[in-house]
Amino acid sequence: MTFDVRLLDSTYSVNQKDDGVSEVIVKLFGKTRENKSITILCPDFKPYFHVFEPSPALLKAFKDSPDVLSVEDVTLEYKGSQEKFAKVSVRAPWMVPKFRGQYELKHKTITLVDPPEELVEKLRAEPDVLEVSVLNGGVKVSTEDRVYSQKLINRYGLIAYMDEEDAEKFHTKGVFFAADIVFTNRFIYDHDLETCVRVSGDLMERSNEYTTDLLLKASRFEKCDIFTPKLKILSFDIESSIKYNNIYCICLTVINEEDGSRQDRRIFSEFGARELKISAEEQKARDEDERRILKEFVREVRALDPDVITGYNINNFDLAVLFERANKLFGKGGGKPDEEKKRQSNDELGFGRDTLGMSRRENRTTGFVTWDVKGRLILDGWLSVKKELRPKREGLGYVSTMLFNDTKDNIDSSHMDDEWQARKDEVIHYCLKDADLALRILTHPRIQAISKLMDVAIPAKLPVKEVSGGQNRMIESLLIRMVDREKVAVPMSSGEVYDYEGGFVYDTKPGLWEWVIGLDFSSMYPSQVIKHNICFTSFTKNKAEAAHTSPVGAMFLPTEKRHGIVPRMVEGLLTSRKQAKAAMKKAKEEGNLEQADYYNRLQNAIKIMANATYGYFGTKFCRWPYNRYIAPSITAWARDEIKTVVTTLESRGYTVIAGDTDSVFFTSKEHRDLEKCKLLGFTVQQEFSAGNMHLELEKVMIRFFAHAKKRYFGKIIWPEESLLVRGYEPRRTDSFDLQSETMTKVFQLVLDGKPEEAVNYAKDTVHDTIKGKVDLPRLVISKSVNEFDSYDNPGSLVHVNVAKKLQEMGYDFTPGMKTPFIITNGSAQPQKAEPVIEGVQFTARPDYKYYAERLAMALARITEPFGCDERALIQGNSQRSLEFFCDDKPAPKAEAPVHGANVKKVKQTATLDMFM
DNA sequence: GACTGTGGCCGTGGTG
DNA sequence: CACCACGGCCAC
Repeated sequence: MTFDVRLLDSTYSVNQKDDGVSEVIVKLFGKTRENKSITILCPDFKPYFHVFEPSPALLKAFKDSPDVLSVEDVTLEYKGSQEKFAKVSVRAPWMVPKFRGQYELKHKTITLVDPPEELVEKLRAEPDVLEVSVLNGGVKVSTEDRVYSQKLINRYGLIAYMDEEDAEKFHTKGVFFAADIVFTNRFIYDHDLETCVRVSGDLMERSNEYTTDLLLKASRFEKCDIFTPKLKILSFDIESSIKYNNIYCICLTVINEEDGSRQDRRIFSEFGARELKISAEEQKARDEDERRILKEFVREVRALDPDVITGYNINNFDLAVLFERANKLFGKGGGKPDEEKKRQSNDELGFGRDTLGMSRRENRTTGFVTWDVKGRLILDGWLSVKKELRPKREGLGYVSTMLFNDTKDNIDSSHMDDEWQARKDEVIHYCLKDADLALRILTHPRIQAISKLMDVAIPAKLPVKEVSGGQNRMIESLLIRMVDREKVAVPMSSGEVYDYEGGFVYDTKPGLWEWVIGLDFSSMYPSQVIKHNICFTSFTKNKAEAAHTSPVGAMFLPTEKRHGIVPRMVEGLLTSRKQAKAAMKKAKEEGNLEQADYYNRLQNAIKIMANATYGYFGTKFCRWPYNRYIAPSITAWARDEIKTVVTTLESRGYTVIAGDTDSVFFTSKEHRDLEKCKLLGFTVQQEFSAGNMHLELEKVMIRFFAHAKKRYFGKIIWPEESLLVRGYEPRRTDSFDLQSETMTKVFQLVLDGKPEEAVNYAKDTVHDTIKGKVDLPRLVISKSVNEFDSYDNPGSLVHVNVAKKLQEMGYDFTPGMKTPFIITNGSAQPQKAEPVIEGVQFTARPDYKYYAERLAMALARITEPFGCDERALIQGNSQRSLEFFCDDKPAPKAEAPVHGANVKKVKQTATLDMFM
């Protein structure tokens, strides 16, 4: 049988065969072109890793180990040279980290005791030796990395000249390569699988072990066309007692995209609210009842067999509740012996596509918790909303109202025990409603969380679950395949952190400007990689060979000599993005909007990957040790590129107003209409576009205002009329609506050439605010609150205090979630505020004076150039120097109508007492 | 075994 | 009052 499969997830198991030999089976989970769920079993794939020139002692250790299946000699490229490696295959995937822990060489500086003079001379002559220093009785030899130390040890038998302690460090040790690649990814890379694959094999009888429609033993993989199957999505919500932790009900709703059908399940306790003192019998009966609830949940999910499990804030709440209750009521459950504490699982929660339980993983540094079941994606609706929508508030009710004008039922979640006692049926309805809202959010056209993951998986060539973990997986997926194919060694990341310089930001010339032309380089960083052949395979230290020397001194070979893997990969991405864009255009012209939307998401996914490639080389977990040359070289060349444009434009008498990394905004006194600006823009575009660098005329603005770096707004008139705002409060999620709305209005008035109206509008709004003539919702401020103990001084931060207060009131606190509040005393230190809770009337009095001052501060940055500073906004008396601004005057003779030089910097703190 | 990067603004609280 | 560090969020 042959199936086309969209891969969703992968895992493996190790089986003991009858003859005592263990067999590793890779399991792939996916959905067929016919929308059937499938488990694919792939036997006979062996875990392996590479070791650089293992010493005879290490080689013997490998060969003597019963866990080692084979040791082969291979030649791989490392730092531009062909080197000898051993490929070591082992019995089970977990043995790879085991061997690494036992035999990995961790040191590189060699200390020799009384070595013969001629040996020292030989070492000095070695090209790989950085330094040989003689200190009392010993000789210290340092090299660039462990590979070269190992080489010297092997070549000169240096172990014999070490003291016991040092010999221990180097004896029976080796430099490991590719020993940290997740085993199932290793399988995917080696078989060059992509997110969609045609698989042939024997169909097996379905067993209870797997929940999928199909179970296939694979014998062959081939390429197949991309397709997007219809998925089954399950959303669930749990209501539980905050006081006693017991679960009252779990509600699920499942949609099958194939036919749009919906199914609901309500699983709930037979008991009423728990009370503080209960008999041992009741406790026992309640526990049994709750075990039934958990088992029923698992049974239902297995029977429904969804591809995706979602809910709102399930990562921090619902899944944690399941896990804790299962641990409490069933005992700790399985947990395989080879696993460490960082990953825990509970086998009773076996609602994945195999029989293993749900597992928990916690990021050590951020504390961020993720959950996993095999074969199904777990997506948190809250995280998707945060990422795609960036709403000012993140509560389920607020988001639902915003997206589809529907909201939560009215149940007081801070008193769940009382609610359960008083109106059980309504709580169950509320619970199902929350599950329903979460499901609708995840699939909402503005979010489309699943579709986006499916799309990103295409260029990344990975199972969908892999791409939800971060960008580096996607980059490595492409990179490692190419690197392997070309027999280049895959090092493990050193974890080294280093700082380097980023993009160039032009010091903005503040003020209001007319006829501003904006250009930017398309894909600046990827283009630099291509232009200068920047790669770990083309990096050289040989001046004579180098074709490109970056401003930070790194040298790269010419393309003809060695076309780097990274430039080729990036080129591939840019090319396929171009193709996706063309396909989108075509689909649009043919009126196929759904397909156009698909290609739009695809081109966007590719763009993200192309840009993330640069970022990958700047991280501490980048595998290639040249990373400290690659990212800094990319940014340095990019700085040169944009600075060249800026200085050239300035040398011609144009006024550059702003620029950031790959963009430039400028104006010319001779170009005061659209046609002239476009012509000039296109001329500049032409002049600075060469090879693979494309400077593009992006927009012409009739008016443009800026007061600082990364803070500007403008009225675009070409290619399409629109309002452009960057950095200012309307873009920020931590500003209050009154502030965002007032500023947007002021921006429009300024851009329409009505500064007087803008100033008056600003004053009026400030005055209305002082008088309290403003709706409460427009004063809500919302800020993210992290884990309390992550702060230096949590008590001094108003938003953290509000979150603490909410927690004390009985609401669950989620680190990272925005907390909405209204300031009630802005002059207290720390400021005082009251939380804003969905469905609860806000009764406190806002500190209107505080809001008026915040508003005035923000507005003053815009009105200041027109002679109206913060004090004036509040006092309402200054009208001076408005003549600076005009829209009926002829085009200004020199430079701009208003310029930074004309504006007095007035910095003062206003108080309302001045006029009250 | 998770994990893109640097540059920048601005409100706030703390210090001298 | 000037200055600094922290924290949040944004531009690219």
